Amino acid sequence: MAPRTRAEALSRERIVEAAVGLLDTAGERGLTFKTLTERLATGPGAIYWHVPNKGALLDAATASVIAGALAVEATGSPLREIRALALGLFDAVDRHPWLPPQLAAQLSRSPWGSVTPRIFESIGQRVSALDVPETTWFTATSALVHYIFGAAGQNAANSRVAGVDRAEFLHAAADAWEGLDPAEFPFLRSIAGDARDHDDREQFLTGLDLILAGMTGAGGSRRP
Amino acid sequence: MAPRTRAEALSRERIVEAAVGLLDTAGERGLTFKTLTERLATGPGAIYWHVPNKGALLDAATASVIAGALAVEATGSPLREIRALALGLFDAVDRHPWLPPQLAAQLSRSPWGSVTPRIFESIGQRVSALDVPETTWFTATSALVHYIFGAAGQNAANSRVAGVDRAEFLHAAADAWEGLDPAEFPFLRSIAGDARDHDDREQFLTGLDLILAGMTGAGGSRRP
DNA sequence: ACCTGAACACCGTTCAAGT
DNA sequence: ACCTGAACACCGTTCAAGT
Repeated sequence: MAPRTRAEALSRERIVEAAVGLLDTAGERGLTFKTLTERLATGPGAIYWHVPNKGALLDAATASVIAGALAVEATGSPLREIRALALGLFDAVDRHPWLPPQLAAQLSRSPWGSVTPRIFESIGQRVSALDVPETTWFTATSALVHYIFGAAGQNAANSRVAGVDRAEFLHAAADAWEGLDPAEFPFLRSIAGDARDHDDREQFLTGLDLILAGMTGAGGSRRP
Repeated sequence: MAPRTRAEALSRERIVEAAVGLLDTAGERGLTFKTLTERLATGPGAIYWHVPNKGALLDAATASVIAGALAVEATGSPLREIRALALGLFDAVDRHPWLPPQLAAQLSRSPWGSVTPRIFESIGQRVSALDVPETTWFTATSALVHYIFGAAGQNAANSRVAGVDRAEFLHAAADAWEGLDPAEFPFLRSIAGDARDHDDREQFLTGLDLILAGMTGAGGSRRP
């Protein structure tokens, strides 16, 4: 019979799960060994027996969250699946706003760690199923991946400004842009009105389709 | 007569300059108040008199480096200027690889801080000068900005893997991809050969033109 | 106004000791 | 094999005291 201690036995999965929870509710700065050991009712030594260091813990938290968002059902339409993947990642970033900074940091630690290949593979499979020349596969996939996380990160940041909800924030931002120096910031002033009321997911999908249009439509010709 | 102390007088600019230097040579983890005070031959209190905290110092370092990359000469061709801006930012990220993680972190602290508007304004001015409908200006600018920093960050990370030069790293990465499970990673396996010898800047520009093609060419039609 | 430097609270990590 | 918890080195920040 397996030995059962009073509390749930500690495991790598339980630690990662707790880490994700702390990151979600308290942000990157909210995950410390103090908060983690309190939540798991142990000491730091116990955690270090399951996980080599904090960096690896952050990587595992990232991987577990990304893995969930990369699971989409096959529909036979690569274009539709790319949109589903993109929206899934967009929503994952919205639920886990610590994701983009963490991915960027992980990238500079080890460029092709464990998460990046899975993301590229998932998007890239659908890109290669589209009617685009093979020479642009990697470039197109790269453009899509970077747009997805960049735009999703911007959106997640917008919707988490302390104390105000999203609509309120967009209103304030639009007001701020309209108050900018017209000589220095003509562009931001010109789009301030549009920013006041737009749907984030809709805007995100529009940008995605714009990139997809470049791949499938006028694609191929450099320096048009 | 202005009082001149023995050493160069401390100033916000000198502190920011020293911070950029430390970030460039030792990375994000290399910038601490210890290394900073050593380089500037003072104590922490002196720095806190000029700068409110470390976050503001990182923001100032980011702003100073980005400002330099946003200065491009007017050529009359917005398309050419967008390419020049993109390449300038690409090279800035290559010289300052701490930039993308720092921008991502700054974004989640304050979404529209001081740097993001300047980047959006600079790209957006040229986008609005292209022949694209006004409704897509923000979306297109957003796609360009996120692609630029995402791809530049990936490249900078690639070229800084400890101990090996860029060509050596790409070779190793390609080998690793070819060794992946064919059932799970068909895409990465298929592009491994191309990855072995490609020009990073060329690849980056190709991706940029792909997005620009989507804006100027087939642009506008959602769900093609 | 500008700088010094000791002191504080906190953080990631280690490790001898337990079961 | 798995966990405890004290100890260590380090980090950002403060502040009374100096000039």
